[in-house]
Amino acid sequence: MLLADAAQRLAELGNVTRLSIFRLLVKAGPEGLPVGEIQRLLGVPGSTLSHHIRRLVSVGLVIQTRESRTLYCTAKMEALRELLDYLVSECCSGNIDIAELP
Amino acid sequence: MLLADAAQRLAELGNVTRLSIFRLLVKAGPEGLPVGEIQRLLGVPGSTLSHHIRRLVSVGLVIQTRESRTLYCTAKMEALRELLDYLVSECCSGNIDIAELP
DNA sequence: ACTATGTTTCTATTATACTAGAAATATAGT
DNA sequence: ACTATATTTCTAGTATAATAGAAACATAGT
Repeated sequence: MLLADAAQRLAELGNVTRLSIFRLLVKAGPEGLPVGEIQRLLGVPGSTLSHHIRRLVSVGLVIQTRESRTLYCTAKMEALRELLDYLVSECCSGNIDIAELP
Repeated sequence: MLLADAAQRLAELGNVTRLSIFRLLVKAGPEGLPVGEIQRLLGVPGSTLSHHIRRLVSVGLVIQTRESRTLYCTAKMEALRELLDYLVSECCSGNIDIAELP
């Protein structure tokens, strides 16, 4: 994973609204949640929500699949994994403690 | 860890310059690096660098200790751990795969 | 006191992000 | 064709961040 891509993903997660969205989706698991359901849960205006979801999608952290009128959003766990791996890679020049990660 | 704090840390890491700084420090390990050495390695103007380091310090991801004229910066691995833990907590409502994390 | 080195603060400019109303689009049912 | 529902795009106002030169501050050596 490239530094610039990692930074971009971190930046997208680094916003309270987007992090809330992403957590909901992580919690929801592989079935994901419809946009409208996220909106109901978070109480964010549709246009704002759509904007934030778009950003999460743009960096590959969220995937969308349409089912008739409903758009389902899913957290792409693989993308999260890449990011976490990147953050702990090269840790301490191959030293201690972070090797024992969650 | 609170969502707002996690988002703030993610936001601070979500900038190419700051992520570069942080990675250097993670790599450097517990001894850290002097500001001037980071500047030499990254080629960033002093005022810009100082600004970014300050932000990393403000969210607890970096610690500074002065040694005469030299300011050493160290990555606070504990803060990174908290953040990583937060990101994978509540995953999939207690489901699969991310439990097997790095 | 004077000079050199390391780092920060001040200041300003430019760029990017957040927010949300209103209008538009997409799909489905009648 | 008409209406309802789900969601996006357009638009614009407001706020926050990034960048870096210049000046200031801190510590140490002479």
